[in-house]
Amino acid sequence: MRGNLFAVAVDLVVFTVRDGVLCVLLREREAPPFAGERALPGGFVRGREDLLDAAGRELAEIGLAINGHHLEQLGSYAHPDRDPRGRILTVGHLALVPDLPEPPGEGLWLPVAHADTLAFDHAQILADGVERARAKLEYTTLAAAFCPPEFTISQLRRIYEAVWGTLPDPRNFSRKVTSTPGFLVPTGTKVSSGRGRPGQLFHRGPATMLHPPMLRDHAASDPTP
Amino acid sequence: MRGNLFAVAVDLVVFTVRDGVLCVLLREREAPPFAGERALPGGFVRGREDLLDAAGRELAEIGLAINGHHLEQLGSYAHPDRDPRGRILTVGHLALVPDLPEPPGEGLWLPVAHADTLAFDHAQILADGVERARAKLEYTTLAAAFCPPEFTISQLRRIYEAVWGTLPDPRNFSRKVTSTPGFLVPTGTKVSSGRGRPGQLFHRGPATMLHPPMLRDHAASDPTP
DNA sequence: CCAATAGTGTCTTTGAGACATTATTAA
DNA sequence: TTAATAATGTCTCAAAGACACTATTGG
Repeated sequence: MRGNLFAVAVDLVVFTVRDGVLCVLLREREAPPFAGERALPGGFVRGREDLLDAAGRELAEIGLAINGHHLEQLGSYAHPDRDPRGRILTVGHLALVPDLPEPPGEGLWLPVAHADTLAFDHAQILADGVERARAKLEYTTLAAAFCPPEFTISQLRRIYEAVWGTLPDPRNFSRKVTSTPGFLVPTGTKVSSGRGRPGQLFHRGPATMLHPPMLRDHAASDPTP
Repeated sequence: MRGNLFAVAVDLVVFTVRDGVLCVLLREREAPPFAGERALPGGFVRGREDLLDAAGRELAEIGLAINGHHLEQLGSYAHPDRDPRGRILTVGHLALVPDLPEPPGEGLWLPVAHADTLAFDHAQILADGVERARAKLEYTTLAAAFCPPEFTISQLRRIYEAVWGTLPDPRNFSRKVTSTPGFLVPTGTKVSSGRGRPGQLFHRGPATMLHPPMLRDHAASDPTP
């Protein structure tokens, strides 16, 4: 068999929205290389694992697998100098989770805008994850993956704000999401967000696609400086 | 270093449109495994190659690298049973080339609709490539990558027909592509396609994105049966 | 003259963009 | 009463969808 042998890892770009800010889950590396620097969580593919299996296991080891979070493959990175230990190919994955009370495992939630210097080529993987998430919010109902099982339209709208850097008009946004069949299922209950009028609660319907898409301003202000 | 070691390959989903039909470049395998069956062209990553480099080299070895064809990473496939020789991860790539006078190298152009049984998991990789190409024609100017350096609007429209399985209305299509700044640059010359009125020739402009996108009928007839 | 292809204009309809006020609750 | 948040309707405008005829060439 021609060609080199590679170690194969999976890395995770885990996003959540905390206080209206898109955050990514990072770990501080304890061992070299890049000891003390921040990196995406991840690890090597084991045994007979497939890639998504390995990514799911890593997610579980972080403490995030209780329920079915969104997880998809992002892309592979194999530059020969990306890891000083040798030839390591990593398959980046994108995971979207709701805001959690505490950072899972030993990780920390860092606003994406402040995650500019990362170990390895993780800044590039993160940038690709951000772009993927932004694009998918246009064509899919995936914003709900950032929300708890029940949520209001306002919460959903703030997801878009955090990911895109622009706050959609509340009336147009409401019109769009409520007129997409199967996106939002009303629960009939309301919830008060502290003070102010309580909002109507929904949970995710079976719809996965937005037709036609909700296009972001291509020239919108970018929350990653 | 924990985890198995993998051989890493790149496989190519090379599309062209021949006689109005979306075709994929395949090879007949000579050696086991899957000797005699059809497979995507590809090979192992060598030396200090990055993934795109390896895919570009494979494209060159096929005889397709003379000019800059479109080439992008599609995704990685690493199911433990995908190759009986052992643990091999392959990174699928998508390449789009204009219709060529002869099949390059030892390959054959097969209509995608007839490429249902392939070696390894290549049917899955092909299916993902088809879906990627279809989606990208909505949001990008990539259809021109299937065209020779100079082409008519009719030719471009037939690309959409071949990839999507639906023929856009000529007036609406013309309106859309000509009103996208930087998509089509008129050459001022005309060409006769056998008989009938000659068409105006264009070449690709610098635009890469279509804003807003040209959406395909989500319920369109699927040319892959 | 006929067959084949290129090229074009208008009306209708759908959906996005912009915009301000009222409703409901906690403090 | 005030402050905070949720909810909603209309007009305008941009773009897609539908639709048929004329122009130009080769045979």
